Amino acid sequence: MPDRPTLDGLEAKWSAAWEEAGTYRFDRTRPRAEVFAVDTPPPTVSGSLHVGHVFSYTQADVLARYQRMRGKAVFYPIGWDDNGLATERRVQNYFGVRCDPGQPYDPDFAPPATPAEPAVPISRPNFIELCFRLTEEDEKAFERLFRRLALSYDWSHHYTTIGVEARRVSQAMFLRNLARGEAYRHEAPTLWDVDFRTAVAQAELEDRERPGAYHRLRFQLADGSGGAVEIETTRPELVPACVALVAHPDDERYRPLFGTHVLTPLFSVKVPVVAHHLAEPDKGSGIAMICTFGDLTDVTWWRELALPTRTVIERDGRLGDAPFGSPGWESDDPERARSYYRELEGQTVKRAQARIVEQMRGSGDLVGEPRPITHAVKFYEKGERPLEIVSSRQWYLKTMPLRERLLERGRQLSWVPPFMRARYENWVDGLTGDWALSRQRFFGVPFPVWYRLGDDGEPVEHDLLLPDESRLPIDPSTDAPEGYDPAERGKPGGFAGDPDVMDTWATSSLTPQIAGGYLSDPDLFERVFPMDLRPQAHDIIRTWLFSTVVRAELENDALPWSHAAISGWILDPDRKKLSKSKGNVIVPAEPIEAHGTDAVRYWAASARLGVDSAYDEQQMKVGRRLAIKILNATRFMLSRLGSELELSTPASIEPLDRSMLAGLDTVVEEATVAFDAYDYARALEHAEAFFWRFCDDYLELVKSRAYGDASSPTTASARYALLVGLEAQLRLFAPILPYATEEAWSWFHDGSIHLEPWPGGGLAPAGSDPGLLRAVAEVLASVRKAKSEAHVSMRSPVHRCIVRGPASEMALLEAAVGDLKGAGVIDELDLLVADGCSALSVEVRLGEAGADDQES
RNA sequence: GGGCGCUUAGCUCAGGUGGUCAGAGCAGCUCGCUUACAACGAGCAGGUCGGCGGUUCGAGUCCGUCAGCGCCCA
Repeated sequence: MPDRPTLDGLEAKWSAAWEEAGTYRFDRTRPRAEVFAVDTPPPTVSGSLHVGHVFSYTQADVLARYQRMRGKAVFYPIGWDDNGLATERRVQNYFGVRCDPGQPYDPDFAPPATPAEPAVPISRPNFIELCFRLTEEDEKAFERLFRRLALSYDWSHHYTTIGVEARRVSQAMFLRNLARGEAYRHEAPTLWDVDFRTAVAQAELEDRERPGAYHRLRFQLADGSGGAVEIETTRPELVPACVALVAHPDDERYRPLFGTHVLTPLFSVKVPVVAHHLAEPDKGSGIAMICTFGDLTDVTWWRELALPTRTVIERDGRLGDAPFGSPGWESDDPERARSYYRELEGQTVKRAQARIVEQMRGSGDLVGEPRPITHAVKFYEKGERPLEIVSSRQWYLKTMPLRERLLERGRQLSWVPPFMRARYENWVDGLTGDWALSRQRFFGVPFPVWYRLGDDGEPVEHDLLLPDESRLPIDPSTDAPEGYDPAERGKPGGFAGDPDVMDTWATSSLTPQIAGGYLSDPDLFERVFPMDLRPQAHDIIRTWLFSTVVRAELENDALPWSHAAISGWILDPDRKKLSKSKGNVIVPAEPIEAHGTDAVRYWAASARLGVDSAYDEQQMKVGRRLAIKILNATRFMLSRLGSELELSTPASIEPLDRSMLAGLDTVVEEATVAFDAYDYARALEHAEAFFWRFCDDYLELVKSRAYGDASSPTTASARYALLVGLEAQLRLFAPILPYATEEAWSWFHDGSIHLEPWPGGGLAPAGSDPGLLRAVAEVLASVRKAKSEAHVSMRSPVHRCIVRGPASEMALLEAAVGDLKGAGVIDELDLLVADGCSALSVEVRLGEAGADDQES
């Protein structure tokens, strides 16, 4: 035990000791009923950790630690979500390379020492090697931080979402989805990011307000009458892709036009005027053009009205070939159409728009000038240019037919706090299509699928070559299907691998199955699934929580966990979201370095689940003070206890000591109830409030008595109560302040406090009255106040103190006169019964006789 | 446009089922170096609980409505 306790050095010392001792190792011999399993979010290692992680992960850890002390075997694995775009982008920038699947593998490849400019094209296997290399580095940094944060993971159950087990589970689950008819491959309009060149799912969308402009365009009627109709559009560059005009069926203005045709400006393509209820009469001129495809409504119209396609936007975001005059591109004036289009072909959407506006201004088809507006545009959440919609062949998981069942699962799940369920229901209700699984990327889990090639060398659709589950994981780009020679790859009559990888959520939605050993360790899985707790932040309800429910529903016909603990967000002092673009991100290492882990954990644990919190270093300082106070108070108590560290109940326990223990019983009860309801913040509040009173009042009161002769019964009583009180309080704080409590505990115990049982009730003998300590503290406070107002030291003596109050109170106080006189330095203490008044009144006469009297 | 949450002392927040619920911590002010702790202790002061209306003997606490803030979904 050090002379001057300090928090410095505790983190390194104890995190190493815990690892050494296997303190947080899962005991897999325990049956399901004795297990508490947590499905922890695997953070994206290529992203950076921010204080939001610290906040949310600490809240989960606090809950796990409580369950561990309640005697549960805690299954608390951690994983890293390393696949996906974030990693690819980081590898590209870090090394200055780009993946070119056409390149051959170079076994001797070494990345440039400094990022190459322009990027060096490398083969897919080489690229993936670099991804692995960099994620391993990133993972180490994350692990260091998480260990320092004292997150009590079982690091021996650690996984990655690109690891062998994750690939195996992801591919097997996919094959089973396929076999059960839950997954399908389909050519369809798909949301597409033109920079990343990949499909994007609904869950990855984000609306952003962007400036745009309404362009009023004139379409000539095709009947030769010379009449025209004017539409408004924000995307005039899609005029060559126009396939129809649409208005609301009840719109009197356009009713006469339904069934007739108009000619598109510049290109003179004859398109029908159709009716559909999604057309908004109030918007623009009330009639809109339908293109291939400007937005999701275009897709709906195209599908429901059975319109043709006229694709101009290519996957690189530029306008492609538009052969006006040929089948599907019939025009009344193909020559003129082609000459206009020649200037647009190959241009980006933005440049094409500028050009076509000029063309239409020149031709007289633009009515007036464009009217600037601000409108919501769909973006990929990681993207920088608006999404386009292109037609492509993708794998889908059927989620639309599941919606009712998913809503039911949502109702079966215990949400903490309950209102978070609305987020989930909102999302499920708003689903517009099946889950698009395919990504045209590289560092991900490949689809375990090959296609048979016909004699023409083209894939024979619907003739899939699938591996046996026992072969998984496989990579169809390097492995050959059974019965084929690798040399037959790409040859007529041979095979070709599916080039795509799965959406990152398609693997991270399987964390319960991956971490729980669904395929590899059925015995383990049986002990941990369905899990008890899914802790996460509310921003990923629609992605991670939702997708995990989907997969467990399809594969296990079960809810993956019984509880979801949803943490809030960290806001900056101006109540703004912390984000990179605002430049207000906080690197977690900073507060940990500045205030220490316990302090940061205290801050995180002070916020209730679901509540967004301000980033508050002040609160961390409070936590740090508490941790130091715990060390100091422990040291002090141990010094009074001498060598008597055995808990033997003395023959009699003094009333004041019993009273303190009775109060502690209440606090234990309150903290337990709160923790059982996942309300760690309230549990902390109770423990903390008690602890300060304990130090300020009780400790002061028994100071001198505890210091006495060990053979004295009153001393023995004080020491017993101090020891019981100390141990229980250290345990109450252990889930929140793991370092300070472990350090303090180690001064008088072997073994970790984190494996100690949570305090039970019954610390005080039956019939003990918590009111006594309260009454004594009230008198003591009066004495202190008198001294404070007299501006004298707390140690200066009180000549005489007269307490008046009801008989019952006086009888109580009688039992603590000695302690009270000691703590208040009171020469003479009189307890006078004053019937009729319910409150205590305390008269304090300071110093020598004749000094000013103080009364309160 | 729809949904959810928030609005209580200068700041950050507590306040199950309506009646000492007007609280805590921090900041502020005034004291005190008292042998666990000055990275401390003691004390003081601080709010008509967002506005309006209603239910009730009685409402931060229930209902309605309005306003502001934040988030989610269109």
